[in-house]
Amino acid sequence: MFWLVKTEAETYSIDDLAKDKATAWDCVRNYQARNFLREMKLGELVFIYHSNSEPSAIVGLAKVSKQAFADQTQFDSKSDYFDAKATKENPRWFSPELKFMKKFKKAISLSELKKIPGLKNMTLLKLGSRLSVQPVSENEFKTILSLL
DNA sequence: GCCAACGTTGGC
DNA sequence: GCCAACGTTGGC
Repeated sequence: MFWLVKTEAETYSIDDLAKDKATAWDCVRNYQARNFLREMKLGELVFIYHSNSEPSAIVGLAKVSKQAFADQTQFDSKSDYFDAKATKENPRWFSPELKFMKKFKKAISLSELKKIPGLKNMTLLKLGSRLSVQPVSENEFKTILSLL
């Protein structure tokens, strides 16, 4: 399986990931996205997408370097992402660790992706899709790499 | 800054 | 369990 995760460049960009080398992909508070995070397997490849950006675009590639474990921010009462209903015994939110692979020489913008017939059914391009963690099919993955 | 499309919350 | 009200996401 291949994946795509969204992030706002101002919050955590591909450059931040490059600097950190690897990071816990935490603070996701949506059940559908959480379920996908838990399905991520070691070594699977993940597109990094900058949303709310100029332009919004796929900007690079990461790899799953640890399978999902409890997202520590849910236990931190000072965090915006604190969840009073989560316990260490029964965590509610999970995050895998993603390792930086590469930043693409050219960002692949949303408008460019929309022009590709083979990507019509991509979750990212579905009207109103706000899902921040999405599966990407092998065909979609290859098609996107061919745009570089 | 607007607003469509969702997701979540809470009253009933 | 329904659904109205509200909050958030994210393209434009």
